[in-house]
Amino acid sequence: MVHPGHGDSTSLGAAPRNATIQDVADAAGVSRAAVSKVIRNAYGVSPQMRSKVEAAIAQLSYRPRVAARAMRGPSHTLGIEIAQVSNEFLTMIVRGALETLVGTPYQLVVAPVTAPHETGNALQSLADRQVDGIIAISPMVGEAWLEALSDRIPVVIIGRHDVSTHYDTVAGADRSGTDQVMAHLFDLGHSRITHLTIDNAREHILVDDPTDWQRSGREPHAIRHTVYTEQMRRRGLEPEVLYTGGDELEAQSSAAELLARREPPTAIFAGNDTLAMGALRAVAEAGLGPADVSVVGYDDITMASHPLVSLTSVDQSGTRIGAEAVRLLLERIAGRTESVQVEEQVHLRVRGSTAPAPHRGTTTE
Amino acid sequence: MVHPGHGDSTSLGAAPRNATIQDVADAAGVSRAAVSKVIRNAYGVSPQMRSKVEAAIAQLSYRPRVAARAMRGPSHTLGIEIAQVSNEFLTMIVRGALETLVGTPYQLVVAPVTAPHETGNALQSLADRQVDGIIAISPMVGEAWLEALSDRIPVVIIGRHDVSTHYDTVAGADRSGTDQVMAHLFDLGHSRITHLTIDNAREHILVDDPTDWQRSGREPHAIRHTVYTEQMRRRGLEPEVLYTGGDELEAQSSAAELLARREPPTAIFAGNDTLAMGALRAVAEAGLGPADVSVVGYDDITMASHPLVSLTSVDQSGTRIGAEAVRLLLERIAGRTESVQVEEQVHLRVRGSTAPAPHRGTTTE
DNA sequence: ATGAAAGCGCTAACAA
DNA sequence: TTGTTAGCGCTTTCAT
Repeated sequence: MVHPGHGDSTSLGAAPRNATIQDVADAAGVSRAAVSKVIRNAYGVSPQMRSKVEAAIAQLSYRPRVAARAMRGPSHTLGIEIAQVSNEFLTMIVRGALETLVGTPYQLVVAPVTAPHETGNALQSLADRQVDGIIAISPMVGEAWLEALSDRIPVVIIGRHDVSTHYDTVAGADRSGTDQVMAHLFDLGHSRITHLTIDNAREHILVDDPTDWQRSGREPHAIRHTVYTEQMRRRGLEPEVLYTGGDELEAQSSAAELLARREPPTAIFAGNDTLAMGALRAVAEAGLGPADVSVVGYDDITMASHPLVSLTSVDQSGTRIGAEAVRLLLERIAGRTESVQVEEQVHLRVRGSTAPAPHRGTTTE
Repeated sequence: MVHPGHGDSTSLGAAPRNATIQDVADAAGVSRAAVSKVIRNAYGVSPQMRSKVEAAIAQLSYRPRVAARAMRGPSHTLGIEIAQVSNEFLTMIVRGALETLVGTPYQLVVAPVTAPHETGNALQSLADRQVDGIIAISPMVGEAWLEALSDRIPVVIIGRHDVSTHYDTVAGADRSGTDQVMAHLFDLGHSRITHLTIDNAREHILVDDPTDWQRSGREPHAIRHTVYTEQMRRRGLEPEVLYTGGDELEAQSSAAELLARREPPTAIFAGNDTLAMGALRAVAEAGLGPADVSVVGYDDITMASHPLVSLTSVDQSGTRIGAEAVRLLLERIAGRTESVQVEEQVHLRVRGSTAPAPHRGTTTE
């Protein structure tokens, strides 16, 4: 009658280990299977059985162990890989994901990436955890790698514009966003425009094989970079790109150095808002303002709309993107097999950080 | 020889399920135990055994299932409960925790709390997940509840100044911080100072029993509120508290309404920086500046130091607090049994958002 | 409608 | 040093 291994623990006042399904079954005088059915709301339980069991559950304050359940079926855990926890846009994505998960039985485990080449490890550790699905934010691994991963487990990639039959993608319209930025700056009369972008934009993709290089153009910062260059050339202007770390303070010092040059730009187009905020720091501390150098960001984080900051930026709602990613993942888990690509519209929010290009050479001095 | 249930799957080209420890054992021609020892770096494996097994592991690209391991021992998962994902200070704590976990086998699952009374559920869902430890950020549950939880699983509470024998705490010196704020404002000549704090500061603790009310004074916002009131009374001034939602935009509209009153305050002491940023929005949009109304925040989030914002705030490093919490948790897991309370020093960072109180009644009109 | 029993993949005694 | 075996707590056929 007694489950083997449970012995007669009545003897010593042993540490009252958490109740198991067997304990509940014993207390209610039914089988484990019966209890299992009750807690899963499965078909085929009589009302009296149900109430007996529920009483025992309450009395023992029994809680099913998630790990044990995960051995048979889903772990009810989703994983999210995130490169830079200090980037507000990225945390907005996480927030959107978290909010969408409220009310579902799913929880989210966060796998931060310390260095680009560690991305694979982060994703792998999520896979080891038997998560039911993975959200990867602009992961810096090759497509073949992702294909292999998504072959075993549902994956949605945020940011990259890949077209895979295995995984889904959610991305902002980076070409359009960048076009809007450049058009705006050109309208304002700027011609000396520097693009401030993150250091590893060039090596954003960890290649599996050399041909993979060609695909690197699908990473958001790479696209913004490319479109910026195209637009400049189209106007007969010389593109100028400044690489920096992904951190606000690093961006600040890069920008400060830029402004100290003999012929500083009249506008800075930052690859994301974190970099833009850093650029804004540099501008302010150089005693300059929008009339001297315009700054445009990308992402439209919360701070961009703050009246004291008023950063012109491309709005791509991080929370919406995160929410969408979760939705796609849940669909996949529910059985969808065809892959889907979502491209979110983006809009330039014009604010006070951009102004007409200063006249040049009008006055002597 | 063959493990029961594994049958002779050589027949059909069945979906190549992930390799198990048994598959590795078979491939290497050794026992499961041997493989287990190898992957755990346990004592007692000969070099040739090790290399044979490792070859098989590589060949099958075998990965141990975390869930299966968690059934016997630790899950190598830590949980963190967080009330407001949109509050940058709170996400800094998460970041600090994440960073400290790098290089350890632990991962973090995030349990967001949607409403104060849902806190218990969030914590419970972490416990169900068999996490090895829980970090709770100013959880709004009674002490008895926490005691019960920490009785079964290591817990460290961030923010609250409880003294428990069961769980550890990490908190900033809220009395000291608030004292510094008030002294600064008094020094500047302010007397009409409004305290802007979050709505549920009053009901921050979900009481188990009525006497628990007395303990609510241990929650950070409650302490700041209390000290503010004490300080005002000590100077013979009438405290004025304005309650608002925890969100920046809600704080903005509350502050806007405050500024529209007949006799608006000359200074606003916000309970945290998110509220302060909202207040700053209201001030700026009313066409006012520090000369009209000073704003002080609490937490010193990244934005506070931005030259365009320049918010005077109490510095309590979120990342350091998060890191400390993880450290304590890991210690507990490693065996420590006595509880420890850490109180972090805090420092007021005086910046441009505070200025001398405007003269009053000097000029008519 | 209910229960018996066989696993899920892994670890940890205990033998050999 | 290596292998055997008994579970960990739960779900799930398959009988009854």
